[in-house]
Amino acid sequence: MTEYPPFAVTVDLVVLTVRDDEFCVLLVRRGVPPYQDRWALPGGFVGFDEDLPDAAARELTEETGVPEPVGHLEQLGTYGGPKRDPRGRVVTVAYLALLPDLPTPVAGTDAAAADWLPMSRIADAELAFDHDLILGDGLERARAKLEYTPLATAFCPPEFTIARLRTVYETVWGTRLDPRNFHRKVTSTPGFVESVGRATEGDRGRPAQLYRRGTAELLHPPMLRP
Amino acid sequence: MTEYPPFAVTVDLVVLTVRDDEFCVLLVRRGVPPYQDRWALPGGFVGFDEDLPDAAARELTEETGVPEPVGHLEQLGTYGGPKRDPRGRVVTVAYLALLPDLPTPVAGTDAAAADWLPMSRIADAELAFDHDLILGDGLERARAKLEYTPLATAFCPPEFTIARLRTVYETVWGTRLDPRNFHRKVTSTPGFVESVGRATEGDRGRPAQLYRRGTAELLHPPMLRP
DNA sequence: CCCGTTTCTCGTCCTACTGACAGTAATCAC
DNA sequence: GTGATTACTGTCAGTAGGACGAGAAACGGG
Repeated sequence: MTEYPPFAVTVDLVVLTVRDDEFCVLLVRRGVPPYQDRWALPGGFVGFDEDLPDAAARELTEETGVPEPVGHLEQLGTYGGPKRDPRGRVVTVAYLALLPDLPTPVAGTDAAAADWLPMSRIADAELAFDHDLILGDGLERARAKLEYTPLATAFCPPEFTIARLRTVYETVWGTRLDPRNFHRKVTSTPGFVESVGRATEGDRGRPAQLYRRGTAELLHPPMLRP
Repeated sequence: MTEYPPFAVTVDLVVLTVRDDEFCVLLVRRGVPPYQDRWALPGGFVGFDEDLPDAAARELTEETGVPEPVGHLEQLGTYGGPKRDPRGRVVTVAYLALLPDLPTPVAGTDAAAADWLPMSRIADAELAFDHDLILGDGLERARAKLEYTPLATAFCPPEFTIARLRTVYETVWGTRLDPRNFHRKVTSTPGFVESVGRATEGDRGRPAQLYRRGTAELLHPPMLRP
């Protein structure tokens, strides 16, 4: 065992949310070299006695201040090219988190600064390390998962309207969806959402019914992109 | 960098194929402790200057003797619990390979013995380390990918009949499919398969047309499990 | 050569799902 | 009130897919 070369192992997080009809990712600005002053995905080293999902959850709460069981967290993939970190051989396990819009923007604990950046403002190759590659994979995973899972609800608060859920789909996919067909589809797919019985109040227009996420893990039939 | 604890990094392979209407996985019998004489997934350490996909491809050719560009190889997931290997902290990146039935069973180079084991003969928790967990994830990934990608063709030789492709689906999913509806579905999905123009000869019944895999990466619409 | 067997392939209902769009319901601003 | 705005329900037509029927092309046995 000991004759094999040592690797450093980190977790990096692709934390996505929908804010003001924009698809946003949580990034930190690096305060030290390499890639000083560049935006990067939040992340850090895995403790020697720490499991990988635990490390990811720890980093997530450190960066967002959210006491976990909000939203969704899953492994995205592992990136370990020999040249991806100039300091040495670092393998990173990327995790994907989908969160509702958090009122507190972010108070970085161990990073210089952290903020939600809308996708539209992220030019390619602007990120540190291979993080634009990881981010791209995370976006594609999120877009695909909305098709066949009810995970769009992870972007919503505990109670939400069908219109809110629709704007999540529209924002993540970058398309427009017909409100009437979307309403029919969501309410007729078993286990996607369940009615709360109450309605919104005070907005413009007719009040909308409130829903919770349902019990289904998979959508049958799936909600396919146009 | 150096103040962080060193990890060992390995790749493990879930290599699947369809042999004689049975869904099979390539396993090696361990010749040394821990888990001596138990079946395990093939795998090995990642070289210090080696990229992860390269390490997976190298292990695959070492174990099967196939000069790569046959079948399909993709990252499955990473497993790194602190107790998963009694010898120390080992993080393994699992890869999933889908191969056509190989005439040469296998000649293990660095393992005691290697063989194709049908799923029906693998009892739970029989495998070394957490390999039954990894195998389970690989099976589920393979089953799901047949739904929305043309990867069933990775289990077939370069030229195959629709019936052969159907037995792949039936074997992997463990269900029966209607031959007529399956034929219509496959030939009407753009990019799934393309006709070769020739037909089989010498079998029982009417000769079947031969097909190649098409150019599509995704099936539209998907082939959903019953 | 005829005939049954096997397997492949095409065609025909019939139902479910979905895109397009009309129309009704409930609130607010004035 | 009236109009604006948003939520919801309903209709209709086109497509996809499950459940068959039936013909086509090989083989083997009398």
